[in-house]
Amino acid sequence: MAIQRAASNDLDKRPNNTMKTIDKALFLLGFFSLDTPEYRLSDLARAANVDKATAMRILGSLSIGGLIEQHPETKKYRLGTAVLHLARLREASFPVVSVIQPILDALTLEVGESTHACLFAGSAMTTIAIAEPQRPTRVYINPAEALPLHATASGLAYLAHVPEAMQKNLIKRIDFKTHAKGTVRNKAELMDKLEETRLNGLAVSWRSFEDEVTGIAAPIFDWHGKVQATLSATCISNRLTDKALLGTKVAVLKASQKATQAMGGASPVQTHVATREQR
Amino acid sequence: MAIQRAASNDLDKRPNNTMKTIDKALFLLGFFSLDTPEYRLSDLARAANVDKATAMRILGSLSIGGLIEQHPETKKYRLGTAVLHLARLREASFPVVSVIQPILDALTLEVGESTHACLFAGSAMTTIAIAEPQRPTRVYINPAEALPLHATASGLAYLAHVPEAMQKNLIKRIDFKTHAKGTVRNKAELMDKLEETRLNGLAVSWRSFEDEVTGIAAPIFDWHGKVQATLSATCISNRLTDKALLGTKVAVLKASQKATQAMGGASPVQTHVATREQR
DNA sequence: AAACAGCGTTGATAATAATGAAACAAAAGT
DNA sequence: ACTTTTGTTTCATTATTATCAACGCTGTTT
Repeated sequence: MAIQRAASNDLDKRPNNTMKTIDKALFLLGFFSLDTPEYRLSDLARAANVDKATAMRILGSLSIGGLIEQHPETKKYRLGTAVLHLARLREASFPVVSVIQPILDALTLEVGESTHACLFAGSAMTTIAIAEPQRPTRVYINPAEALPLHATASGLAYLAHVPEAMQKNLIKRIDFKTHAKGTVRNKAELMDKLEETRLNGLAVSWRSFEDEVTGIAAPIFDWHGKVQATLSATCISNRLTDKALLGTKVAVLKASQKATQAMGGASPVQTHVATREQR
Repeated sequence: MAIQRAASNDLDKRPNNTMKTIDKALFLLGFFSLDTPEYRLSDLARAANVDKATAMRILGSLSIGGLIEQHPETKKYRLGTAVLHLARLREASFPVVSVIQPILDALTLEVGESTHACLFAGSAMTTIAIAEPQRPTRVYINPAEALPLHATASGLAYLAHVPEAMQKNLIKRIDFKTHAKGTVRNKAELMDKLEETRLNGLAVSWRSFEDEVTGIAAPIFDWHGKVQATLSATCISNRLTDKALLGTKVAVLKASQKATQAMGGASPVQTHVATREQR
């Protein structure tokens, strides 16, 4: 016993303080996405690689809780109305969106480009707030599109500041799909980018997700200095002069700091060098 | 203390096609509310009558899933950002709020009073959308306030159309607190009100939640003919002439039918008697 | 028509996970 | 200073869940 504990158990990750059944339920929940907003039982079971019967019982419980609901004719499952309630509750008691929105508005006004804020969800970034400038030409941000970690400034900004263990885990699962000319192609390139992002305090993705777009993103931290969200400006690349770029960077950085502060949080402190010294 | 807990809620139901662990997790989730948006471990465990250790493991799993999060200094738990993501997803793939909102807007324009839509959540109705008229005097609807079932038109409209078994269950737990002069005081009164609501197809609560306010609410049904939401107008009582009342009733009823239809749903059909008998 | 293939659902048992009392250090109150 | 309470871990016992095959369906193919 003592030997096991000392020797081999470091490698086994044994978070004994969770419940596997609940983990599995949340795992299934994670399969609902924009591309696949509803599932038949068998399809979901197959996708998640769990037994049909198990999946059904899990979904049964989630249904009772209202987190998902089932169309009685097609038998398909989808997210339920309870999530609307929960989100409303969360936003009423600890506003995030409504705190960030005015910051985005101000930023957009200042830099004259579309801006948005993202949360990390599952394996990609999802937009939670958007502001658009009045200019006739501007980048349209699809509010529901999932933004891949490796191909967007938001993703890089997030990934660069995430705890090391989780970072490794996430990177392992990146598909490195090429979205545009400037998309990062492999892990080595990505690591360089992340290092650069950490040094600069913000990520610049030049034509990496869409060809005409340059994204400039900075992390938003919570009380603990953990990345909680990102804030970014998406600019039309060919009107971004060096001077404009610099100005935008500064503005984005300032806005992200304001957001960090507004979210109730401690300041990022020195993220530049020592991101690891947290314990 | 009272024996309340002995009749330990819905947890002792035994439908074999659910998972008790997940039920318990969702049960805990339900304790987060506007009044108590965050909990310390022991407090939540006590409130839910669950062992500390169990509560901790459940919360651990929910935290990993992002449904809740923990402030590392105060150790308090609260709803997490994942709910924001899920709500966004649900709304993007199956819009409810954005479908109902224009209906509310039109209704408000027509009747000149504040209107709102509610979902049932836990033990009360919660608002998911609001429209306010331009008039200088109007009812202010607190978007985050929970509306008790017995004291609001929305609650009555919901309760009147809910399946009988659930109705009994819900009524059993009503506290019959008096909120205003017209609040329903006991079960007998309530049953009368519900019968009347079913007959009329809508609920009218005259000064039952706040003294100057009359609420007029109608149910919104889903594909199955199940109540999913309610839609109501909250009027300033003393400017509600008989004629205005009638007009508002008709308008609310029409709007609720439009909402039912717009939500993708089958028509209400005859759930009990005929819904057409309103005058 | 009949056989087939896939679906959602159910039940029984082996395998696993959850439970709760006790014990602990560290905070928080007094 | 002391007492109480909190979050956390451990461990033997108990209860829950995974699994697999089988069922009744519906729609499709032979």
